[in-house]
Amino acid sequence: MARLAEVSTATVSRVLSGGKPVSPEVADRVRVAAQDVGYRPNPAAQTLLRGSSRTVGVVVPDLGNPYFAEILKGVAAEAAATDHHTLVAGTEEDPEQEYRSAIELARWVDGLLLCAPRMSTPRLREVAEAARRLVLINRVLRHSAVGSVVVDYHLGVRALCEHLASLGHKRIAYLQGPTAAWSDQQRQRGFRSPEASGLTIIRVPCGSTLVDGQDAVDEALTYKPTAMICFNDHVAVGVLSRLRELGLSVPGDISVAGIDNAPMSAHTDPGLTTYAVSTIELGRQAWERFTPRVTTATTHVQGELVIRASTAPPPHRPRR
Amino acid sequence: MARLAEVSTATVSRVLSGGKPVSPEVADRVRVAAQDVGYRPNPAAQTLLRGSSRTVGVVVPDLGNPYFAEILKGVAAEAAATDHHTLVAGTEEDPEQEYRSAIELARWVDGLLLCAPRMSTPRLREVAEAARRLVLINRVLRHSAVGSVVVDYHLGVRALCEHLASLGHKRIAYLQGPTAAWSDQQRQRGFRSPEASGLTIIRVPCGSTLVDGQDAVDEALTYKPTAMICFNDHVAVGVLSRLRELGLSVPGDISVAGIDNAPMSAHTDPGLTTYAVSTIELGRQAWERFTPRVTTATTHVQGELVIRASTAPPPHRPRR
DNA sequence: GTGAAAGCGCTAACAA
DNA sequence: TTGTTAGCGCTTTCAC
Repeated sequence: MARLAEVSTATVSRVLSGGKPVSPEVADRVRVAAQDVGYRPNPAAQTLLRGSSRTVGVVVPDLGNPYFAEILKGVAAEAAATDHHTLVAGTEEDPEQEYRSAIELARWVDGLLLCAPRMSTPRLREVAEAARRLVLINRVLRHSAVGSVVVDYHLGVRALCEHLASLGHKRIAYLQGPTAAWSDQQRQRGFRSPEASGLTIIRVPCGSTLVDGQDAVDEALTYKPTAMICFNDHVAVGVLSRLRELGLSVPGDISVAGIDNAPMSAHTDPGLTTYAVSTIELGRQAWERFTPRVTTATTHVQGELVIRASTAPPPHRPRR
Repeated sequence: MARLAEVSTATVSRVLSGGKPVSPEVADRVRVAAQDVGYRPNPAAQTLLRGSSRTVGVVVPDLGNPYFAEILKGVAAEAAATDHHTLVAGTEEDPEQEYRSAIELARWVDGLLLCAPRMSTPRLREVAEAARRLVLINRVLRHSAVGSVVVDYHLGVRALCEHLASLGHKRIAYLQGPTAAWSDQQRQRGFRSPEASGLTIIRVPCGSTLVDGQDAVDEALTYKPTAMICFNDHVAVGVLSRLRELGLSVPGDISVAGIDNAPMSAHTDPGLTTYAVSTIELGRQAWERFTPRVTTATTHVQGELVIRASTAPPPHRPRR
């Protein structure tokens, strides 16, 4: 290729990287030759030399989950816009894989975007040490320089509680997320103030998937709540589905609320009341933390209450 | 690191790559030192030397779309299982970006998995030339050695038509996918035989998203179909949503069917009749085409008809 | 404005 | 079994 254009490899490099002093005629000759041969520099060699792969890594629990898929989409789009690539790993909701994938990717990428709700804190510190740059999603690593982007889920939960309380609900079941998930703990925080105000919250073990929601409904109903708040919209859709099977009407017999505002939540029947979080914004914010030296350790992303048809006043029940 | 263990770099390499003749004591010394320093070989250097990055690239129109998200999930999981990484790019449904991303990633990866419904055939050939290995999803490149994994959408469409015909439907609207999308053409093929048998198919321009579905309903209704087949389940959910707004009952007033069996389709109200395609299987098949030298050019993935509550006999209408 | 040469970090080939 | 050396493909000095 260099000999095709009758120049040295150095000159080829100068032309192709641009902004270097090269005579126009030579530059043209090189470009033509490159076009002819379809020459493109070897990225591994460039990376080795520059010490940067212009690549960002994204590690999430489940690539198939729309929530994470959209975060990924946001990040990949931002990355591509600044000529960066995106390396991904799904960890199958497994703390061991969260660690392995993160450590593995860390060596490749310039920066790592990590959503690892289950990884232990010590291991998280290891990852922080291994990665050139690290941004955490929905998790905070205290006493460290690691930045985070977190959704204020406690505000969301509180807003949902207030909404339900204002409708007259007194007994609310909370269908919990995966145990030990950092963001479930955030949600739990949001119940403090409503509980202090007299609301009864019944915590029911559940999970993060649609099927988890379906399966948790029957137990939740044994506590006779008049409303359910679900770990996320995924779960809520499962709940709606199971309630329909049971012949219960939503919101006539029971109110249901989700969290996240998944794309489908506006289109369930009834439409789902939820705490809307912009995942695209989340991804964008996470990306931004890479580029400049952002000062604040944690970026808080706020959502907003979206009231649809799945919540209404509780049914009148005969008093004894 | 090498001097910490008091050995040469070559020995370090031998220990860490394994399967090389090294004395146990030295091996231990190296491993301890590596552990201490947290040493991991530079992947760019390894790639440069080996000529392989152990990385697969995945290019899809929309990373946020559950259909592609699940394909990605399948591929990433298979890749990780054999110690490969996954590089992704979303192309925002733009043919130009499909090309640029593919060409760009091709240089990085050992193999490229490409879902580019809109890219022109000549450009596709360019990509085929640039990539070490290439597998196409839902597209075929004729007169080439490029392998494909395609869903037999024409069979799906035919099955849906037969199902609807057996219920008594005569006029069916098809809400088309993106113009020039290869897989929409496949679906169109599926109407040939039903049309020959006397079914009337009305083609309505639509698209691939939920919102496209919502927007296309009103026009579709002007043709007075008794059933609608949608480009995919996404569209179908939008259709259900709009029909509900209009006060039309499904399947009482009109039947609706989708294609793909998205995760949510079992949980809409009514449940969506659809042609179920296993995206995980799609991803897995695509991955398999990389490893051995598969003989057949094209792998066909078949789906199956899933009948739920959204399809039923057409309403009785007064004859004049 | 251009070429020659060094070297990024690693591993395979060759020596010892 | 281990160390020394060359070279993967590129970019960046340093000469000219």
